[in-house]
Amino acid sequence: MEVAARDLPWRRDRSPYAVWISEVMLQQTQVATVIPYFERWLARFPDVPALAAASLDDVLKAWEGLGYYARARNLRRAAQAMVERHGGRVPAERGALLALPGIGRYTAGAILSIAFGQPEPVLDGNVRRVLCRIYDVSGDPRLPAVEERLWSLSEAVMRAAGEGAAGAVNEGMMELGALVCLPATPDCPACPVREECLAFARGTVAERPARARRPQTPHYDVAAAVVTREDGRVLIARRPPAGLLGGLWGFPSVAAQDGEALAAAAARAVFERTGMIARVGAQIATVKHAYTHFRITLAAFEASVERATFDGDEDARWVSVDELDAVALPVTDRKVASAFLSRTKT
DNA sequence: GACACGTGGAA
DNA sequence: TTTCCAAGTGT
Repeated sequence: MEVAARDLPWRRDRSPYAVWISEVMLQQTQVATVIPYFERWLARFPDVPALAAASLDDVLKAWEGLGYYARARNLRRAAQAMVERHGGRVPAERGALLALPGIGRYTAGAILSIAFGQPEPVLDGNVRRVLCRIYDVSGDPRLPAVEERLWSLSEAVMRAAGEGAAGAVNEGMMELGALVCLPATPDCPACPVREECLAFARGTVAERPARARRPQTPHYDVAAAVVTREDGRVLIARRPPAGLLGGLWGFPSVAAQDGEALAAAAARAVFERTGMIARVGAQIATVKHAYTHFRITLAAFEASVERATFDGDEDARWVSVDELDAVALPVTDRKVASAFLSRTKT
């Protein structure tokens, strides 16, 4: 099989650390999106000890906008574990890798094959699609039994390739899926394994892999308050350490209850977080956003303090405009901040 | 085993 | 506009 390999930043540095970081960033994320994050990350956290010593806020800031933030939290925790248990290096044993947070079967196989040359298989979205087509696998690849079969097939490909080509075999399969064996528009005439492809021979390429339709996601109306103090600082709060957007900062917000006015919900968000009574003013932004499992329309209001004070605590504080720029915010809150700043400037 | 977990780009 | 997805993992 011969597919021209793209020149990507993580292919210039095959150190285990760089391979690990790139593989985690690429989970469920497109190559073009990852490239600038990867280059900034390697400059900011050049090795395992540097990442292990970094603050959670710094790590999340470097990840801001990439999504699935548990990946960033786990990267930092795994680096700390590598310092404690593996001499500050990425371990080269499958069991040790799988014991690290954020490293599953795919990522362990990728690190072992690409960085350490071990004949370990991988199964990602690309390889799944390529194998479903080459072997004309008709079952839904999300079913555990089918997925297990695909892992076996990936392992068989690795075994057939022989010694010394582990990383190239896995990257080749992924590259084939990313460039030629595309989901909706596969370029079969250009495919180097067309002659061995069962789905091509049987005319079932378009039906492989089997796909399940996604149920409609619910929609919620969310209200947020940008509370400003007399000194010009604004109130932000840190989200709980795990779960959706865990550890990121943001403006106090809450889902509007049935029949509740958005401005009232914004005031309620401030009260529930700080005990302050907010004077809610004009709406300064409307942000529509689609998460994986639901959609929101976020209404952001400017607000000031009507009654009671709040000096801040561990997870909520008054920040200057510069500090607001320096904390990690979800995309929605970053848009609200942008609207707030452009409004203040005029 | 099902579901939670982000975002941006393409069709 | 809507839908699907892109180098998955954790619970």
